[in-house]
Amino acid sequence: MKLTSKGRYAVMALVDLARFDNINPVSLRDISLRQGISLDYLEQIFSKLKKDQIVKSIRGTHGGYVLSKKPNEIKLTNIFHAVDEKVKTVQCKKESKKGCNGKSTKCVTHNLWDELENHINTFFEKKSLEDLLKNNIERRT
Amino acid sequence: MKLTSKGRYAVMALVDLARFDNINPVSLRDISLRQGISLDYLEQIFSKLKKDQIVKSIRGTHGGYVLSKKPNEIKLTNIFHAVDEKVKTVQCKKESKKGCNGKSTKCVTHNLWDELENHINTFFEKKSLEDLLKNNIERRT
DNA sequence: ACATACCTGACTAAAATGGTCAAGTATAGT
DNA sequence: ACTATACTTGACCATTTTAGTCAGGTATGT
Ligand code: FES
Ligand code: FES
Repeated sequence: MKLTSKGRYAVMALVDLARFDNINPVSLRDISLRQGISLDYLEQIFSKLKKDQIVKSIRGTHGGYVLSKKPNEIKLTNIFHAVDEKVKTVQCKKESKKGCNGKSTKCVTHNLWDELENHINTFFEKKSLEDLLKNNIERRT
Repeated sequence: MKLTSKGRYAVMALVDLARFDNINPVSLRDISLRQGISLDYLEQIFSKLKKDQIVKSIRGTHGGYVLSKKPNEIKLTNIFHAVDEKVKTVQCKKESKKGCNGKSTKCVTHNLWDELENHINTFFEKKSLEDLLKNNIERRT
C-alpha cells in the first residue's frame, strides 16, 4: 500500500509550478532543480499532465509549462488520474460478477476493499492544488 | 497505490478462519481450498500472524489454527502490521528532519502525504474482523 | 508407525518501478 | 539566418518487489 514516485513527483511539480507561474511559464529545468527530480522523468510526467489538460506547454526559449486551470479547480484525483496513479484495492474486476478467485461470487473481503477504495478516493477528491499552496505558505511565514 | 496479495490473503484467510473456528482448529489446507490460496503461501502468511499472536497453532492430526483473540479485538491494523503490509505514502523518513530530496527541510507535499497516511490508517484501526463477519453473514441471508 | 498438518528457509519467474538515453521539433532572441 | 532553450517522443534498462514454489523438516493424535 504505497504511493509511487510518479504520483508524488506529479504533485510536487505542480505545486512548484503553481507557485512560480505568475506571468511567465516555468521550465521543467527549473522545477527539476528546485525539487530535485530528474529532468527526463519530469518530461514523461508532464506529457501525461498535458494530455489530460492540466497544464499547457509553450515551446521555445523562455518557454515552459503553465497551469491550464485555476489551482482550486485541480483536484488530486485529476492529477493522479493523469499520471495513471490509480487506487486499486480490489483484486477482481469490479464490473464483473465474478470474484477474485475466479469463483462465481465475490470474495469475503470484496466489500471491505471497495469501502477502502472509496475512503481513499474521497480524500483525493476533496484536496485541490490550492489547498497545498495555502499549506505551504503558512509553513514559511 | 495498491494492496498486495499478502495483505489481501491474510484478511481473507482470517475471515475464513473466524467463520469455521467453532470448536476445532482449522487447517490451512481447508482454507487453501475454500479461498483458493496456495497452501505454501498461506504457511508463510500464518507464520507471521502467529508471531504477532493473532493466531495460535495446534500441531498434529486434526491440528490447525485458531484465533488467539476475539474477532472484535482483531483490527485490520494488527493484521496488516503482522504481514508487513504497511501504508507508506511519504518518501522520507518521518522522524528525520530532512526532506525526501535530501534537503534540510520537508518537501512541499510532505504534509499532504502524512495526512493521507493518517486517513488510511484510521480506516484500518476502526475495522475489526467482527465487522467483516457481520457483513458476510448479511450478504448470505 | 503413519498420516496429518504445522514449520522453515531457500529459491525464482514475472511484473512493476524509477528511471536514463537518444534523437528529434518548435520558437525567441540576436 | 543562427543558435540556445526547452518541449516531444520513444526506446531502453537496472533494480526491486511481488507472489509465489520447492524441499526439506518436526510435532502429534490415532
Ligand atoms: S476482491 Fe473482489 S472478489 Fe475478491
Ligand atoms: S515526503 Fe517527506 S519530505 Fe517529501
